[in-house]
Amino acid sequence: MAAAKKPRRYWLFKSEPESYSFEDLERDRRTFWHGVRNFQARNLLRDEIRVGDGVLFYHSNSKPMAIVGVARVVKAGYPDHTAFEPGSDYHDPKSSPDDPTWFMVDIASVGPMREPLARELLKEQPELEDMMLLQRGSRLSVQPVTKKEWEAILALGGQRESW
DNA sequence: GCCAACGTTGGC
DNA sequence: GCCAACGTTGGC
Repeated sequence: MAAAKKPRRYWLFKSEPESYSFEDLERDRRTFWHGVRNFQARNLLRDEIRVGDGVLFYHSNSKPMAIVGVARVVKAGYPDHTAFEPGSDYHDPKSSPDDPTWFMVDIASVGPMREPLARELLKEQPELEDMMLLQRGSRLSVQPVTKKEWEAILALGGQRESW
């Protein structure tokens, strides 16, 4: 029986390029998005993000602060094992394999933007006025992106949807 | 269960 | 480097 195909959804993942950049992702081609330790983001990783979803890769705390590339989800939410590792920066003794607190997904690189889409530039776009990333005090490191925003950003970045 | 204190994120 | 916004912790 053919299940109805769920429409692809869109997300934005933040990373400080000093810890993990889009260039790193292109080198690795694929990575597990570990270390998220915020419950709201966890819920998205665990419950909402699906294989095939689109991901905008954003560099925070950097010059420039910018959306630099596109990735796609290649594995849906599963326990973040770095929480179980006593030596890890991401260790959380309250999380266990039997009852994991934290989750991650795997993403693969699709391609870079033609130019980094600087925060400054994004703020100039009327259709991105309501984008979560650009709201004051918005700190969520994994956040939803609307289809309208996704399309506007891919157009700005000279990226076409071809996967 | 409230809320003050504290720590972190992340833009400016 | 500053600090606003937010999340978490812990005393009560």
